[in-house]
Amino acid sequence: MMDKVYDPHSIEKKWYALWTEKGYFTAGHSSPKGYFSMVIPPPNVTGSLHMGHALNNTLQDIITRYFRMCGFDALWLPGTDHAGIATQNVVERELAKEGADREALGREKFVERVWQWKHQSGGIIIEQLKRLGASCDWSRERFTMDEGLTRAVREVFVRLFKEGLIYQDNYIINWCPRCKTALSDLEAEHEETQGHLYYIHYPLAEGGGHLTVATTRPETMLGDTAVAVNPDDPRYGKYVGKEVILPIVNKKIPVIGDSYVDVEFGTGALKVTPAHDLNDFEIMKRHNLELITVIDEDGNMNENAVHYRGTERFECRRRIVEELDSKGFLEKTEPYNMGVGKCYRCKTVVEPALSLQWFLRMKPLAEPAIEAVREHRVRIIPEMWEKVYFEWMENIRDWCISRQIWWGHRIPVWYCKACNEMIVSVDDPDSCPECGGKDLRQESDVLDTWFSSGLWPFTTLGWPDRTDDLKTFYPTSLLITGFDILFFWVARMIMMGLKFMGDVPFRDVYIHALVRDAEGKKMSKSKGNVIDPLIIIDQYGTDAFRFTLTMLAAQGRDVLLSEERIEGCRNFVNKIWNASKLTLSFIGEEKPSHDGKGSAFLPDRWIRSRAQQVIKEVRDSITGYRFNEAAAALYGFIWHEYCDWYLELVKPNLYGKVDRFDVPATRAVLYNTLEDILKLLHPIMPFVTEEIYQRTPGRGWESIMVASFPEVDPSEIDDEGEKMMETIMGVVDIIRNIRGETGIAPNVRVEAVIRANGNEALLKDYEYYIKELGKAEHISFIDGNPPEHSAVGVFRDIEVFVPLKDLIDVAKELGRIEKELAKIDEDSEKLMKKLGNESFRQKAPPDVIAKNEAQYGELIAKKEKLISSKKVLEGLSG
RNA sequence: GGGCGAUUAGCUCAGAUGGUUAGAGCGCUGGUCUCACAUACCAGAGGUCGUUGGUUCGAAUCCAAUAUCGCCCA
Repeated sequence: MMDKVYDPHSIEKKWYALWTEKGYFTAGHSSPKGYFSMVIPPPNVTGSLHMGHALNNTLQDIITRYFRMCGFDALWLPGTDHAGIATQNVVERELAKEGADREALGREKFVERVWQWKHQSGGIIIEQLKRLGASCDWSRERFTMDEGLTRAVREVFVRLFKEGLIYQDNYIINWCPRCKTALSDLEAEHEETQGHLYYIHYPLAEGGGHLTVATTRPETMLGDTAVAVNPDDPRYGKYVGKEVILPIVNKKIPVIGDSYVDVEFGTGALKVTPAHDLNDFEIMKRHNLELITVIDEDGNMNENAVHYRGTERFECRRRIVEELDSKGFLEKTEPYNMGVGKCYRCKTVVEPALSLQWFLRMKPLAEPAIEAVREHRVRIIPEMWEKVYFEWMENIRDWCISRQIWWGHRIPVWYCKACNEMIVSVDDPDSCPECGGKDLRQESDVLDTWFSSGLWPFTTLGWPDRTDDLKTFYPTSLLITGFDILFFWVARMIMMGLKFMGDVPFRDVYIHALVRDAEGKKMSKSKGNVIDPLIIIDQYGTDAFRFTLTMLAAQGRDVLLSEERIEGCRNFVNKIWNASKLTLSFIGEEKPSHDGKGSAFLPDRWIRSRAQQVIKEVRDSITGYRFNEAAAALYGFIWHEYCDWYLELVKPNLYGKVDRFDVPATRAVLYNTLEDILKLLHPIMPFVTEEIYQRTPGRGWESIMVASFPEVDPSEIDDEGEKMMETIMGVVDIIRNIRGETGIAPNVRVEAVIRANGNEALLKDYEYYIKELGKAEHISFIDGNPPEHSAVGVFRDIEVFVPLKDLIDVAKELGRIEKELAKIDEDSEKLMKKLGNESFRQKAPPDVIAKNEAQYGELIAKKEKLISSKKVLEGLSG
């Protein structure tokens, strides 16, 4: 027997284990329907499941389970990302606790230690994904640093290098002084910060006077090698070619003219620090200026910083401002909001610094990738993100791919110590091809983690080998991810896929929003508003949690999660549980032999017809990535149609109160509808649906996850049946409404008098059910005058009177009618206006006109009926 | 500074290609422990769809301007 309340805990592990054991997650290569494939956005090995993952993977699981049930070879390929900087940081912290550091350990030992960490505690998130119910093909799980992927990364590097797309150069990059590595532009997050704009005097070398420059980073002035003005600036044009004296350093630097300088900004005179600012660096190249580095890789001032040598950069800023002030060089200080770049890993302010790094030339790779999206060979959904993609891709800059850390794909470049030859090779060389020297030193830098992630859709399938998986599953069908990694990852995969596979990596990209808290705030540890998915799963069960996320995952909207919402969905799961319990008890021990078609019982026809509509909606919604619509359609159908109406309507038959109808047919309808409900729901709620499915007699598959997804059966679509059912429901609604509004106690049975205007046969046929649902003692049908002292309601042609004898409050009932009449007047007036409009009649499509006319007619008829009832009541009161 | 998005019931949100009497969940109000479910049932209140113009026979939906909020890039 099924419990009164659904308990998720006892069953989730059991079914997941069964699915794994049976190998249901493993994709084959043989379906005549074709394939559906998708790679997971690989979570960091260091990661643990947060709400973003939960949403992302729930959606992926829904679509995978859907296509699998539809009979496709469905591959959802999982794996994790080595997360260079993040993982290195974790292990370094561990070392620190032991009083050690990586320098002392040495590179080789350190990397070994990271691997050890990875084997022991990495990949917790994989276990957590399993608790979410993710039906990933674990037999194909990959890691960005496993052997195959490492070889692929080297292959890619070598090819790009040989084509001249990878080059090494001295350039201004974002340097994180804490992580002690270069970062790409994307990895420096710009943050608006309250700072100051300092106005500093640079005295003219000759003739007295000074130029005033404005800067937000005065400490960099120690590395200034020029002052630039706009040559067209009437204020300063005359100074071009002159010299100024750099305060503190006390040396002459030139004043140069460069049209880059914005006349409007600050004073219109720009201090030029080529070693610590990208734009200044460009100016330097144009004017052949000197280049002086003043900040070292730890973020301290270096030997060029005169008496500030060794001072931390921000401390130096404070002190230099004091010194300038005391010596009269500081004109003024203004508060200023400036964009400051911060390391996306550790939030340290990054320093623009000149450095020798490896770069990937992006323009040639970006062009075909832009085309692919423009021609919709890759569809980005919602479409709005296309614009964002184009915006970035069209202004793309070369990608700094080298990192000065130890954990990652070491750049496959070697240098011969004897002849300085650079060797770029997939396999480790053992001698120099130039001089035969054996003493080779490998490049110490590793690649940006995103470099290997960018190859994920094909390297995970076995590239560079031409594997069966690659042949079957590439291009993948879909990628589901958050917008935060559109540039980091999605764009780069498109570029790399086109470059190395000659085809797009995926046909569709579905971009979902961020999960936020109930107030719309981003969840973060520091705000303390984080909801831990695993705690939610423990509390409410995986299915309720997944359903909540699905229901809230509207395209282009953030997901605002609150426990209240989850509770509501938990109740829905419980509703399904109980409805199934009742349904199964009605069905009995055997699978019905009847097919359920052609039942004479109207609710049977109705629920089957409604089910077809829902099947269509769910299929369309899922394939259109409108997951919330699928969830809403199921919620409404199951709760408000199947439970509230259908189950109530079949009770009299199944409990033997009515024996006019063919019970085996109804049992079959119950069976078929429950099965449809479970299957339709399964992609969203895998566990509870399996648990119930396993309790259904004579089920066709050993697990619901390999059962076939419901298809619309046109023979069960029954518009007439639906219309008739609506009539019955309409009459019941009127009786219930009158009861509710007039405050009749639930246990009091009422009388109902119906003037059916041609619907007698139908209503008489279902009189018993109307009485049951409307709590009516007796129903009579009349043609003539309605009974006195009655409340009235109208549905289409049908008038329903509920005589209330002395209980009726005439004034109250009149008020009720007035209210309804007012509404009718308002609506009918609008319609009349519309229908009276000549242009409407000429230009609107005929079906719209007909529909409006019918509506109008209906309203007028209803109005007349209500007015006549009103008169009767008025006579009574008067 | 450039770009993108949002604004619909008390709250959180649905409303694909313009034609609904504008929906849901939660909350609220009133009534029920009715033999699947009180994690439930029945009934109800609540919105001139941010503002102003425009296109159209017809606009929550399309266009423009404006206000407020949010995000991305510099």
